[in-house]
Amino acid sequence: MNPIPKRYESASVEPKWQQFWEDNGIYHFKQDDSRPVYSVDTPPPTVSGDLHLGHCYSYSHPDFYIRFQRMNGKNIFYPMGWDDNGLPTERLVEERMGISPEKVGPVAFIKAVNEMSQQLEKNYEWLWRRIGLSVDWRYTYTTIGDSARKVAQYSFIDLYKQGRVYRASSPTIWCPTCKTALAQAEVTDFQRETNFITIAFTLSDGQVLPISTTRPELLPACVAVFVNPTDKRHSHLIGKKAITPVFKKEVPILGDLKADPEKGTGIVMCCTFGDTTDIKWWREYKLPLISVIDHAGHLNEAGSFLSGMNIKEARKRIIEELTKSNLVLDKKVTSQTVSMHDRCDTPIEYIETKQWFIKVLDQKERLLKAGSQIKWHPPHMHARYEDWVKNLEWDWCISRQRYYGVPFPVWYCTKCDSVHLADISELPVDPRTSKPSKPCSCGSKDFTPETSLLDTWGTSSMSPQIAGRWLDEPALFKKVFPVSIRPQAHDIIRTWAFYTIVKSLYHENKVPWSDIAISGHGLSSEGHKVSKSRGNASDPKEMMEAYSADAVRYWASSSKLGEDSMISEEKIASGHKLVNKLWNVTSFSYQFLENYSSPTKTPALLPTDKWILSRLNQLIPEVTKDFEEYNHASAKNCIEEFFWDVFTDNYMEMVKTRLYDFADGSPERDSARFTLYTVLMTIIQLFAPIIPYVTEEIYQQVFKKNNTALSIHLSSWPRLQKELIDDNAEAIGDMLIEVATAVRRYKSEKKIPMGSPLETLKIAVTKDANAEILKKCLVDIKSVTRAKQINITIAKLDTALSVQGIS
RNA sequence: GGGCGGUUAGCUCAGUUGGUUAGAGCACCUGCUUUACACGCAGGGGGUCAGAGGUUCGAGUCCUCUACCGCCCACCA
Repeated sequence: MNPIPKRYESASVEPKWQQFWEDNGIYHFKQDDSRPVYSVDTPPPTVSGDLHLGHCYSYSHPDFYIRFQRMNGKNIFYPMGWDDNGLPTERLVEERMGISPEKVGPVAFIKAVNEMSQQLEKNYEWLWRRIGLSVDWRYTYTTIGDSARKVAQYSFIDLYKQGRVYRASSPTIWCPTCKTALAQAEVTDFQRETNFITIAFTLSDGQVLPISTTRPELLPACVAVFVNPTDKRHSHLIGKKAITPVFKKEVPILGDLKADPEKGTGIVMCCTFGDTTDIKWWREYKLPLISVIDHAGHLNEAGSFLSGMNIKEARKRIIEELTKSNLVLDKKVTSQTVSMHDRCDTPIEYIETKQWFIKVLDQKERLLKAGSQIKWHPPHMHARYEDWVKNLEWDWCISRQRYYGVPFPVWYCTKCDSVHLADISELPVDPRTSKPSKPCSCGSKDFTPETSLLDTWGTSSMSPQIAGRWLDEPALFKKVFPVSIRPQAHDIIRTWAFYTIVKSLYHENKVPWSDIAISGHGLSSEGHKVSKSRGNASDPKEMMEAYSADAVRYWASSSKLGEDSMISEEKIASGHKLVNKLWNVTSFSYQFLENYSSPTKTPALLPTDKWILSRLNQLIPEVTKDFEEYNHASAKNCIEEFFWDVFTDNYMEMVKTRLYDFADGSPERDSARFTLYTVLMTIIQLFAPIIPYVTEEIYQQVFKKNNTALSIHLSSWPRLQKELIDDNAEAIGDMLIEVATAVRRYKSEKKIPMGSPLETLKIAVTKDANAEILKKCLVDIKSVTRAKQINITIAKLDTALSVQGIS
């Protein structure tokens, strides 16, 4: 008779609804639809390893508020992409397969990268579907794919025409391991111990000039010596010449306030280039350029006898040489901060190369203003963006000397070196395998392709344009741009958020999104950031098999936006318990609701039912507000507390008698069934954004027959019914709980079963009116207390209840 | 060195605009096979809300300072 299975089997139920959503296009965006659009600038996961629970955490958050918006009648545009173009994916292939472009050649390498990213993307998609992201899978892209290439190349050409990109030979942040130029945003800091040695320069008269350095191997590139003009010890040296040790080169001694009298000896050598100060001095004082480090991090001919050595070897050798000649005056260990490439942890060098840049330094004001036009959630994340923009020192270097990525649509005339752009109609183009359609204005038909590739952020910064099919479907783009929401994690505010704002301002003169929601990271149990490459994550598949996808989402919903959260198997287990509890409530309710058809009007309600319905209607606006404000943790807590503490532990115990024992069609039973139906339906709707599977199963089993929505996720969000809010009923409810608690305490203290009957229960109340109402609740009080006899008396004081008798 | 967060029960975290006796889950203790659920139910123990000062009738909540933790940035001689 009861077709509801006793146990909830998430392993079979979840894939069933996943398939159902897919087959019925539940999450499809409707282009020809007048409902307001809610569009999402989904983060395309970087294809750089396996996804872990940390990703499930941050990707679940947008799904909560997207599902909420969908139930509120929004036309949802929720695409998905994979960021597989560029260095991170290359590095993964190098690490996992032990191959490099140098060893196997670029063609075989690119093939390997392609194969690995396709495999990983399949895994990613499987996981996202399984965890229940309500993505419209018709709108997917990869950043290496043709349409993304086309958008990225178009963007470059557009910016070139606007004069916002330029190619320049200048000192560039360079990774000697990856052998490519980098942007400021790809550099991260690292503290380490290093030798700080003081070496003897000399003045032309032979007097010793002690200079401290951590990088003696750059000595051959020394072009000047600086002292602080306010430093009385050294200011008299300004204008004289210094002679470098070992290499015996004469360099000028200059005065500049950036020379710190407190550091080392107060005298500093300027090499091209040891750090950004060297670059500033080189520019300001028009010093000569001696490049001594090559692209692979070796010293070149300028290094004389150090030539051919890597930086470490050269440093060791020059120290030996200096020591031999008694030129080392002092040596100590010091703590130093070095800048490293964030993808490979190699200390970066500053090397003069020719690169493409996008101008950003001249637009700081505009970029700051754009940042304030966007609503940041949580608001303090805005400060990180502002800090970044204010502290920018470099234009955005967008060329990378790599293999797997989007090429520049650019050739250079071999004869006159002028720049030739591809024709828009030819995009995407690979300049290495094709030629410009027209000869150069100088008459030459000989062209050299640009062999660098675009920075991977150069493509992903166009995510709204790529996902919204900017070039191919302008009508679609117009509907979804500016995008409603950008979800992303806080570590890439300076990259992805920043670059997307840059591109959107330059191309559209608009901010890309009205809101940005910043998630934290899922942290390992030791409190460390889980990362794809470090492999310290538990496997989401295992967790979902053991506890269900809903349970994993439950954990994700339990902390606030922007906060990191420890991966907690205990919390996932709690999620599993909640799912199970919902199922048991359903299986109990089903026997009373199986043949229930929702009444056209609210029946006459008993006080207990009025109470729970009033509480329910207090809950609805609260939860609605929470979801509107991206406060899923609070929403979850409120619904859970109402469901578990108020509804199941109290209300349901009170109405059992009416449901089991009263005649079908009696007012008492009608009121209870109506209430049970309404409350349970509303609870699963409120829970639906967070735990979409079990709520769908319950909807389909119990409520679908009375509702038109094909899926709970297409049903309308519960509306507040003000007329059901009833302060008096709530006061009665509080009294009922008070009575139940007193009886439970009594039984618990006597260590007798909750089900054992009570002989007499005496309740004293202060108001006549309350006594009258309580009398209407006798059946419910009996249900929860098993009292045979209840005496209600009026007392002057609000005396405690008295519970008597056992049998 | 600058900025932004955080510091609440053994652990993980909620605590809206300052308002009774500071909450939850897990863990712990005592009981309970109550016709939805032992993946449960009832009862209980456990916190000078990081420290100090201030504003206020009233501060976990607002202000100031201090300490520690985390993140971002700067410093890279």
